[in-house]
Amino acid sequence: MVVQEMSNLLESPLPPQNVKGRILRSATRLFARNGFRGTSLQSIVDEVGIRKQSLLYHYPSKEALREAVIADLVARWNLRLPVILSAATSRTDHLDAILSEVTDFFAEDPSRARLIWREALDRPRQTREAMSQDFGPWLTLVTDGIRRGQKAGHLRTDVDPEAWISQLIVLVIGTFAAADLAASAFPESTEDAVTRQVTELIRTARHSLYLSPPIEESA
Amino acid sequence: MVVQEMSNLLESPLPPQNVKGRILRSATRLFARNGFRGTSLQSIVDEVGIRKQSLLYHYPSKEALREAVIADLVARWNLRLPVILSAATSRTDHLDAILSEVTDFFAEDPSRARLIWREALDRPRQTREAMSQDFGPWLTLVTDGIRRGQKAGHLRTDVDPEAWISQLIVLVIGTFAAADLAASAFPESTEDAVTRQVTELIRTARHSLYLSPPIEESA
DNA sequence: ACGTTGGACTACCACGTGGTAGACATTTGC
DNA sequence: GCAAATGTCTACCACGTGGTAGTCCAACGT
Repeated sequence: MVVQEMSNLLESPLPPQNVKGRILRSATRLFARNGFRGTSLQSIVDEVGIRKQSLLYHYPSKEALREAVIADLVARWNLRLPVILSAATSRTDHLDAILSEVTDFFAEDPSRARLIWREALDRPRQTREAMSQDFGPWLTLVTDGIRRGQKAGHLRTDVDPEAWISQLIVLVIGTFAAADLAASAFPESTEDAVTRQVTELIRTARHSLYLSPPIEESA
Repeated sequence: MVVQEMSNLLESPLPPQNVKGRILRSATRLFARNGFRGTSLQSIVDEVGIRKQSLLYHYPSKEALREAVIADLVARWNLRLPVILSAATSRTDHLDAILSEVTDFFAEDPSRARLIWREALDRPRQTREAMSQDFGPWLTLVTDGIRRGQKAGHLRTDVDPEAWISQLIVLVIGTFAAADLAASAFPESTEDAVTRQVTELIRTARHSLYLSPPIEESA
């Protein structure tokens, strides 16, 4: 028991944190990597270094843990929203600003994109409802903006706004969710494969939306 | 026993087929819908109308069944390849021809895209190896073609060939895998949501690749 | 006519799962 | 000072899982 307590302390070298938060972090990682059904409570508590019943104290069921994980993800997104919006308004190149912020969000934790994809595959109905509820307003904001830009004459008229933004979402999340896969297409340069993908992603979004390529980057 | 045999016969109203094929079809559907770990052998044999041990006769393990399912998918793809290639060479608008054939492939069975995504998430290493083995040659074919087109002067020079084709793959498979999700962005028109997505996808691919929008479609 | 084989079955099993009940310790509020 | 709340633990359980062993029978080849 004493030995066990010591080993528990030693097992968590970097993140002391509270237990509940550590559970959430491990659950997020493992759900993203192995899926909800593919992750046992046992594997989570093994990683945290506690017993299964301690987890069930903080999260009364596995389902509750899942909801906490996605709630945490949504919360972190909403936490980031002001940064994204300010970037969108402060810079003149709205699209690049928004996209680089959004890609940053997914780049800083690979679990996020995978988690979303898994949720979309495992529970399409719930995910669709959650998406339309949490992001519906933002989507109409974007589509309205595109329609205004089209009437104003500086955006392509053949853009289907709803389809365009859906496509962009699929592309961003899909790129990060399948980041490991992409390496198969790149002979070398395993590390900056994602960078190249993101660069190309932004380029594509720009060319598909604007009538003329607006700015030549000197990166 | 006799009653059971009769009921088994009656339970399969439309697809007579051989049992092995029916197992494969059900497994494909259920693996795509609920994932590999989320699908029990019991749920498969319930759908087919046989006992579990009959399944284990045809496929000695669950893992063997998975491999058979993806082997079948790859086989169907290779079966379609000549059609795609002939379309690519016979028509002048290579890109549109290839893309419409490819999208047809995924459109005719929604399980396919989901299956690939799940495989990519569940077993990234194996999937990457399989991809680079089965599709590596085709990818270099495409990237070489893009580079030639760039030197010839009718393709954008800022295209990153490897990133571009990776992106297109993510986009196509992701669009069909998340087809249910997309409906959240489209107020009405639930049915042709995929159609709009595919149209936009082709449009985007064209604008991001060609220097000038080549053909105005009258569809 | 008969042995072999293919193909479905019943019965069973070891194991890991999510979850419950309750003891024990430590911290906190009054 | 002490009771209540908080948090972790041990012990246990019912259940569904993938898989094994062995039985039965009809169809087929010679």
